[in-house]
Amino acid sequence: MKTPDSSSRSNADSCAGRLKALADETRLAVVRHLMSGPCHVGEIQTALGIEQSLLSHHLRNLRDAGIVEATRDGKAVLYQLTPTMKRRRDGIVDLGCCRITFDPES
Amino acid sequence: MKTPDSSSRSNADSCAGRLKALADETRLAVVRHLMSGPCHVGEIQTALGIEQSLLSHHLRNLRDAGIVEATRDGKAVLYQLTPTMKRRRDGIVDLGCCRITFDPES
DNA sequence: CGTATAAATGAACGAAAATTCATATTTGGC
DNA sequence: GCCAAATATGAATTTTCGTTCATTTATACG
Repeated sequence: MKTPDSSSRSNADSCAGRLKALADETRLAVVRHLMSGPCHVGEIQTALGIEQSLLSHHLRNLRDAGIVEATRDGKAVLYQLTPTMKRRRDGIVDLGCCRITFDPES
Repeated sequence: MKTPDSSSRSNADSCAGRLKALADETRLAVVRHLMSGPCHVGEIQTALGIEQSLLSHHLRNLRDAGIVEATRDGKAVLYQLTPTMKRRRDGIVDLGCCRITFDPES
């Protein structure tokens, strides 16, 4: 069994590495979606209109970066922003190395 | 002659695109270096200990993303953060779509 | 002018990341 | 136990990105 929580593989340690996780249209959309609260995968999927498997890969990417975390909820899985980023409010995301304040509209 | 200032090609328009420009060890170092003031290419080069051509490519990337801009100064070229990001202070970088507050130490 | 210095460019290549597809895992209900 | 729903995983492929190298442009100076 690997490291049970997050940050197992990939580049979650450097600031550039964590930014890389956000530097993607899809993943950024996921994060911004989760900023309004926890969400099931299915909801995210229909919200973004993206293929199931692709979304799953992106979610793993975000998990590996320590940006989101998943918990089972019945046969669904609930995603939310990591406790590290709990300091978020009003669209502020805390990456540990830097804080990103998103403007209201994209 | 292409568009003279910045944002000619590449992904300078989307937030993810601009984040992508920052999501690189080298380019992030350049930006953080420029946050303390305008700088010649040569200085940046010796500061980062990186090959000339490689730095130049990264600088073009940052230029295309609208994050830095260049002005000639004799045979050297002076780089600085874009006016868009002028609202920066104390390590705050304004990407237009979001603001990034860097922690003092990396 | 010729030359040296500073920086930019373009092509080529390898490495990493994104996407797709097929398959596996987990869970709840019958 | 078996089936369907929800999500994850892995391999294969394509796309994008970073790096190197060789060459070019721009400027100053003698």
